[in-house]
Amino acid sequence: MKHSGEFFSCETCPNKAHSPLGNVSDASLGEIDLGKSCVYFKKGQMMLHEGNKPGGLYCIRTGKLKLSRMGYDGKEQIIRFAKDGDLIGYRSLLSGESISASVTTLEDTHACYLPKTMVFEMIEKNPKFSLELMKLACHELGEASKIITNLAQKSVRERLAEVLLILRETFGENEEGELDIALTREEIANMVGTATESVIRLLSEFKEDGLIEIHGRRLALKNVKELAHVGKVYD
Amino acid sequence: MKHSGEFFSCETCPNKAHSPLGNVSDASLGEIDLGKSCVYFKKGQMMLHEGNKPGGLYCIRTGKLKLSRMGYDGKEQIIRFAKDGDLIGYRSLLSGESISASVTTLEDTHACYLPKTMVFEMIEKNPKFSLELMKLACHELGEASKIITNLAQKSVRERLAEVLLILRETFGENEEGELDIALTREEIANMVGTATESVIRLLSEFKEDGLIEIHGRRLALKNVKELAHVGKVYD
DNA sequence: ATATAGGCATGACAATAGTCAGTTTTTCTG
DNA sequence: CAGAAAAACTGACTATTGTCATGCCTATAT
Repeated sequence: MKHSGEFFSCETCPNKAHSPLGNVSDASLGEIDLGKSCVYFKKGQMMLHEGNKPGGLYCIRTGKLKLSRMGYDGKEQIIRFAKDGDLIGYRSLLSGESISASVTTLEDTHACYLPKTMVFEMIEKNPKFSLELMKLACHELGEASKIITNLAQKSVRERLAEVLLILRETFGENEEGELDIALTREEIANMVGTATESVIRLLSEFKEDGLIEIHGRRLALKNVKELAHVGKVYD
Repeated sequence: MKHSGEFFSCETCPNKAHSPLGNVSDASLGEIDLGKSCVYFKKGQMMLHEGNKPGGLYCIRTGKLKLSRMGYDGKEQIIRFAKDGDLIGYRSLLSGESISASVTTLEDTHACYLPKTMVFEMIEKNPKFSLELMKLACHELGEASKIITNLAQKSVRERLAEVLLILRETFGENEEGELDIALTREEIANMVGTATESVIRLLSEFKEDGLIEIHGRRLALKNVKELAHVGKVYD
């Protein structure tokens, strides 16, 4: 459930250095504190619904999230993930369109909510913030074009290998060397753009080949270099 | 070849109303005229090269272009098209990254080139222009997420039908009811994300079914409604 | 601890899409 | 306009991926 949570100040936010919001002046950070509200979502909750009009944007303090769209036949397509320090909902807010991808928490999440009026005031008054937002949007546009190329040209096997590496990049590994995110096989399939059964079969093959270990829903990448080779990832 | 072309003033640009650049004050338009240069590219020329660093952005006065990336094995993936009034190269300029997609003219093209320093000055001084750029980037990000979902979930047949409709939407039809853009079968395949032979076979099927007519490289859509049905396009 | 629903796994089969080789047609260039 | 080059087309074959059916397993809540 969404809760109006404990108040966290931007000044003391651990993500201050990495987040686009952290890159405004300290005075502005104080202003954000005055206008924002802090919220809490449990795992599995939907923070934003595809098709709705946004009333503001979220800055994630702690948590892991997926952004996904519904395909024409109701099948979920995961577009990307978000984590600590990321901004969520800025796309639709700035373009004035409906929300294009639902946002669902994969783990309990603390976030700060900045209402629309405040965001646009900040854009007016703070060119540095504008530029940060632009940079963010433009960077993600570049990432999207990579994803498009991969989906169009790589095989399912290649895309799966790449997705495993992306998960590692995004969420890192825990002490046991497992990916620090637990997704269902179906969710992995909804990233790769394939059937759940195909993911299951290919993960088994990767295990046979010594590329990964499977501990239930926890996956450990044992040979990153070879996975990159399988996934034809050269960057 | 790229030529330093005849000078065209922004004031009299037929795209003034639709372009993000047209949405700045008239005074600013005069300033753009002072700093920009007008260039001309013949059909088939590459305006921007993937991997390079951009030195500015182009505003298309007249012309038709494709934006494409090279896949890992050298196969081209067409990301999107551009035409009169569109901005080209703003993504890499604003994100500070390398150019992510090459831009090639599909027809002779007149464009205006705005150097980087000028663009950033305009962003500083003109919040309205900033907002327009943000809107543009954010809109395209939404479009990209649609494309991702389609590539991941639709069949080649469905995607081809959709691509034909997108071409109609983007470039319109000539007097004979043909799409006002001549692409090779290979280029169509590089949009759809499939093999050239598959495009050829499916276009023949569409012709058999009375959905299209094929006049060499010129395609005429005869049953848009049914094409939308085949392509599962519901928006 | 145990029930149970959802997730995982596997096999058999079908459908889709890609590859390769060879021919014909169209388009481009001088 | 002719010749060359590129593109379009066709057929046969193969590989990949999806679908459906079925049984087992394991997270999660009571």
